[in-house]
Amino acid sequence: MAKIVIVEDDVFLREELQNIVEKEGYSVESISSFDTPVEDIMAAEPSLILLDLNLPNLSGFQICRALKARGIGPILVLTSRNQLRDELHALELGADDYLTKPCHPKRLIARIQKLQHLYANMHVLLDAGDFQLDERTNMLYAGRNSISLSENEGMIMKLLVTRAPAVVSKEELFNQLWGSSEYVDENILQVNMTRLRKTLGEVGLSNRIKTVRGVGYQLVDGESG
Amino acid sequence: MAKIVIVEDDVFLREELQNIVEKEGYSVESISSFDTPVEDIMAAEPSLILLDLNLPNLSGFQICRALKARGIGPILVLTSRNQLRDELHALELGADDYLTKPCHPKRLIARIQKLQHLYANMHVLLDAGDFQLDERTNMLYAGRNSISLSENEGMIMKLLVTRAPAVVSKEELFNQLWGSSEYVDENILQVNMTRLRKTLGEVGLSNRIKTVRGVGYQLVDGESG
DNA sequence: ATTAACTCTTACAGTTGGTGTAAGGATTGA
DNA sequence: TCAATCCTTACACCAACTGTAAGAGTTAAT
Repeated sequence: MAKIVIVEDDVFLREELQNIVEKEGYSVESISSFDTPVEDIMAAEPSLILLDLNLPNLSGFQICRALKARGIGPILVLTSRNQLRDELHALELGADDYLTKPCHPKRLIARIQKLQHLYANMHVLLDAGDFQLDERTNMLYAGRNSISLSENEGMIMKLLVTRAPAVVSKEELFNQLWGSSEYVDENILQVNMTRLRKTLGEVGLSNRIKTVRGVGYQLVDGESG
Repeated sequence: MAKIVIVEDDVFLREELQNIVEKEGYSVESISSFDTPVEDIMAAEPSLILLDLNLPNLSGFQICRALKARGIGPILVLTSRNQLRDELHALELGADDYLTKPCHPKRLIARIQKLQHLYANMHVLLDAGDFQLDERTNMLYAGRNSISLSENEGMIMKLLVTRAPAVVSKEELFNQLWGSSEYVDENILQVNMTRLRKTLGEVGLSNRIKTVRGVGYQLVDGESG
């Protein structure tokens, strides 16, 4: 049966949720340490994440965004914060549903099943907010535009998207693209970056790759131009 | 922009909804006659349906079920019925989200955008039983094998799969592939069939394309060999 | 069995897109 | 100002896709 990961710092709520969900036949794994929640969630390979918003260290919002950029989901946010702007923010960052505590168990289960069903029929796209990347086919979807990236372009984009907003080192790019960081000619990476930037420009995604001098490259937001 | 169909019998509410949605840039079509709502909705080819539950004649539940059986969606139920069992029932019948009136416009818009985003990323896989074909990317999934078909191969497979178990005429294949049935050299089709058969063999799908002499080609089951 | 219609296979060449190399120009920051 | 770093453009090679050509193989009716 599918595995649900519960991300909730309140022990009592966590166990209550676990009971509800296990009664329905799902296996459950709870995150109890909140030092590296994103890594812990990914390691569990969940088929659904039940996510609280008020957490120690990293907020639920940040976790939400990080998971979606890594193609992890679906995410059901379950929180006591009933402010509309929290809901809007969570949905905007990629949450797939938003429920407020207290929540009737049957409603929770129904929403969980809905999302499971939906995701069974879905592309698993890496979500970067205003565009999405299919890492299997290297298709990039930006609004109503879509374009097929080449292998190199796709691999670079995958690294940029999954690491965002962090900087991806040149060394890692070389490792992933050419199997070694002991490269002879650094220029080939620059050429491929130029080509990728040009391709992105063709679908309206200009100035999205920032160069970090001496280090590597970084995916940045498109709003501020 | 995407077209939203509003199914709501209260004129006042309908116009209010229409304002909210149009302000967001969507085009709107409202169902005002409720004699044949399902047919009317389908005729509008909506990219999303905003559905009330309390309607004359056919109930929202029935409409929901009928649309989902026809592959139409997404459906966002917006109703004043705040009973949990109504929500569970609607979700069970295929509704993709369930909101209760009164609903803040921003919440409604956020949920609409969420569903649009979800549905835009759905796999549309043609299912042939023991293998699937993605007609957008020409990816063919056979068990744990997957392979990328060329344009010609993909088009031929699409025709064979969607028409199966019927025979696809050579004329139709020529029309779809080369834009005309007044072909000069019939051989090119045969060459492409040979190539496709070879490609299918590489993922364990041998002897699946049967030649119907003088007519065309046909996708057949693989079991009997 | 014969034969004409139909189908399959293989080889070849043109086109296209992806990739790496090379060379020189532009930018950055001390 | 100047050296390190980065960007851009042009060129050539390679692989994949496609259509053409030629000949071999198969089918079904006589």
